[in-house]
Amino acid sequence: MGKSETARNPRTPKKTSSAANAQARPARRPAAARTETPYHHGALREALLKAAERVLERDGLAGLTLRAVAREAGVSHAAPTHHFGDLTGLLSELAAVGFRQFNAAMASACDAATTPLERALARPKAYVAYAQAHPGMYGIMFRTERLDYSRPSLHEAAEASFAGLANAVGMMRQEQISEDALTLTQGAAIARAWSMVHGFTMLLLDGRLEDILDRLPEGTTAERLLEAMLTAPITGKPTGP
Amino acid sequence: MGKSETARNPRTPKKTSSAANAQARPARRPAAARTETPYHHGALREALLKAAERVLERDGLAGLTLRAVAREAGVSHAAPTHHFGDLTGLLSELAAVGFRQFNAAMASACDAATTPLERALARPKAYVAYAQAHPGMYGIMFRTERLDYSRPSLHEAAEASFAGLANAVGMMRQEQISEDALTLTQGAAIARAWSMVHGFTMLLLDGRLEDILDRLPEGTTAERLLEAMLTAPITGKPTGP
DNA sequence: GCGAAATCTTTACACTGTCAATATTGCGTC
DNA sequence: GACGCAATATTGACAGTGTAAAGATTTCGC
Repeated sequence: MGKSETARNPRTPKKTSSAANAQARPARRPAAARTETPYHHGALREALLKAAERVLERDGLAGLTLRAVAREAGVSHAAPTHHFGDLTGLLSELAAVGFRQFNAAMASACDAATTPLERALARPKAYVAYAQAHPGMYGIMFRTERLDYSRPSLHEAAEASFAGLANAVGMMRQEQISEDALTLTQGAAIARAWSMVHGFTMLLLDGRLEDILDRLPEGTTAERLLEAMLTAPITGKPTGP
Repeated sequence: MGKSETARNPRTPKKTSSAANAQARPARRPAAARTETPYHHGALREALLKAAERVLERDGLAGLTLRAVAREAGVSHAAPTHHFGDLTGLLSELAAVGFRQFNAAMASACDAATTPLERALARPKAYVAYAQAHPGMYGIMFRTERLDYSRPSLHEAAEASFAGLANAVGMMRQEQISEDALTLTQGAAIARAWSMVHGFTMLLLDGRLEDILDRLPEGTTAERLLEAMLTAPITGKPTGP
């Protein structure tokens, strides 16, 4: 292993709008067919990531294979390997895309909030909403074991996600969260916020909250349950199960 | 990798003491030849589940394949299919075993608790402890998508797990939790407890709490963080990220 | 005892990831 | 301009997987 990922630079000829994924590559026709489907794709890496996203949404996590992505992008089955090294590489880069989408969604939700209550609930709601809108992507990000966090793009995107969370908790507690040291109380607050929302999301996606939702008053949505979970008065006793 | 698949010679083998890895060959059927490895295993289903558990602990979730389990049990590669239908079937039955182990661990932890504080923290701690002691099994139960909850054994075991949780939350709140109806507050309490511990466990197993733990005072363990997370004073504001 | 059903093996096939060996092209350097 | 090399993409191969079908062997109901 250790095939250092080639830093592929965008020399992209003209890219045009044929980036709309030219399917139906009619096999090799080298000299003549230069107008379409050149031997060198030009922006295959990005095309593969987009193809992977489509496959993921269409066929789920189980259908997301290197060869399926290659088929979707209309290239040979071994083409992805050259750009991502192996399946872990592809999944990791795709997870990085997901984290960036996720971070953008969180930021935009925060900006839209006005009242204090809204501001407090905006991020959790956006968190769950993203996962529900992109369950496959969320699965790549948080369910898969095959992620390589030593890849810079993934490490960065995930780190940014964590930083946003820690920062939001700090805001909530109206105190500065240091970069390199935390009190136990601060760490507990961050862990609680993250665990709660992440756990809720996973249980929800796995259908394990159906038992609860079905027993709740008619028409109670998952979002309403989330709200209640985050805002309900605390008994003063430990809240463990 | 060089393992030639047909290592198992045709029947009537003289090697009676193949007890190397197949010591659990009871040959409970009082047939004539009990010393030889009989064509019919006799208790292959249970043997396969135990083999699966060994494979899972040894090679992780990625190594848990139908054929690997068959090899571990010393039978042909298609034998598991007959007992479990397909891979989903095997994983589901194994998850059921896990849920039963899990329920037993939780119950025993509850019994051992004496003081109110201990009683409040016993279940969460046992929850995390089980996951740390059996990460593979926990992954089967909560990470895999391929589970068939229509299988009675799995449905029952998982249901018992949920009932135990709901019951514990009811105890904590000193109120009766009805079987078929919940108030929003009750549902929120259950969802909060479960989400928090489940989310914490997944983040911990995935190494995503390392960032927090590293920034905490020297020598703070995950268990200590869990305690703090569950018992820390509430600010009165919503606790979302 | 005997046929039927259950159990296990063998065989086969379509997939998969990954490697090695090509073919094709782009680009820097004469 | 042409040449050479590296990047890019294809082809082919191989071991491993799940799963289905057909055959072999044993147990069970009658």
